[in-house]
Amino acid sequence: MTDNPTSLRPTRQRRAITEALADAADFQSAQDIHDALRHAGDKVGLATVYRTLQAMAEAGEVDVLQGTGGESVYRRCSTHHHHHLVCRSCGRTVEVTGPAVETWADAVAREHDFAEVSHSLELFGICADCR
Amino acid sequence: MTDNPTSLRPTRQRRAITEALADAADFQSAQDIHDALRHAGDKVGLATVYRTLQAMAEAGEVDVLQGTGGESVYRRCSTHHHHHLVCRSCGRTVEVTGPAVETWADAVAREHDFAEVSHSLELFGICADCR
DNA sequence: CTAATTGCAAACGCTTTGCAGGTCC
DNA sequence: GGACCTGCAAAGCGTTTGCAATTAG
Repeated sequence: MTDNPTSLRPTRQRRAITEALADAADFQSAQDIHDALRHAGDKVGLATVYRTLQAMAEAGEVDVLQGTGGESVYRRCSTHHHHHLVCRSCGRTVEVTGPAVETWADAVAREHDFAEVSHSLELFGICADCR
Repeated sequence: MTDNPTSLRPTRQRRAITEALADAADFQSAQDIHDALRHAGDKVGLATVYRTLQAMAEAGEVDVLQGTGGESVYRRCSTHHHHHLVCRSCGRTVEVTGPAVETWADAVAREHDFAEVSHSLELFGICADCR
């Protein structure tokens, strides 16, 4: 009857995961979150973290990106939107924002009649210290 | 100028992998390439494909992206540079080019004193047919 | 000949899944 | 009470690595 797009029951574990995501300013892997929860005293199974994050991603509550190590990293949607400039040599990371990119992405989406468009963008290079 | 930055010995296997990458217009996973080679009659070990692609990526001969399934996908650098707009629902993919993005990426790189900057960018949304 | 390279199979890290028990409404 | 959720441990998947045999220069 009530069309619940995603039937997510608000359990203690899920609240904890949501909170952990809210605390984190940046992208977090499932295991990062699992660690954080454990550190905070909330005992949540690793599998539950994976399942919950997956569900939240499908529900559109969080954004997902692919980390360089083959893991998925998550952040809550409301987070300040920015991108990363990563040094291929030392791994140093700089946060950058790109109004131009956001605008462009939006335009492209409209042009091709796509809705709910999000994007993932990362820059790689060699930083000054490593040259 | 024709110095070899990385001491890669041009073996039969490596030539085959390079060729397979040249044939492919788009991104290919290591296993895709392994399949293609095998199909073409060139017997190359899977581990060798992984090792070679890794070496080529480090040498800057190919670009690497993280696939959604946690795998790495490769393409030769000389490929016409473009990005993808992917439908989250049906998987339909549109190639898009973004002069604005390229310019912006370049500017950001200079601003932060990074050299040899490359970028990976993908757009996700719901296409018109899936709405 | 010497050092780089290959292939195989075992090892790895991240993620998913089966199942028995617990929880929410 | 019934459906959903959780935890554990085992399985799955893509990738990496150790080691002996092979190949290029």
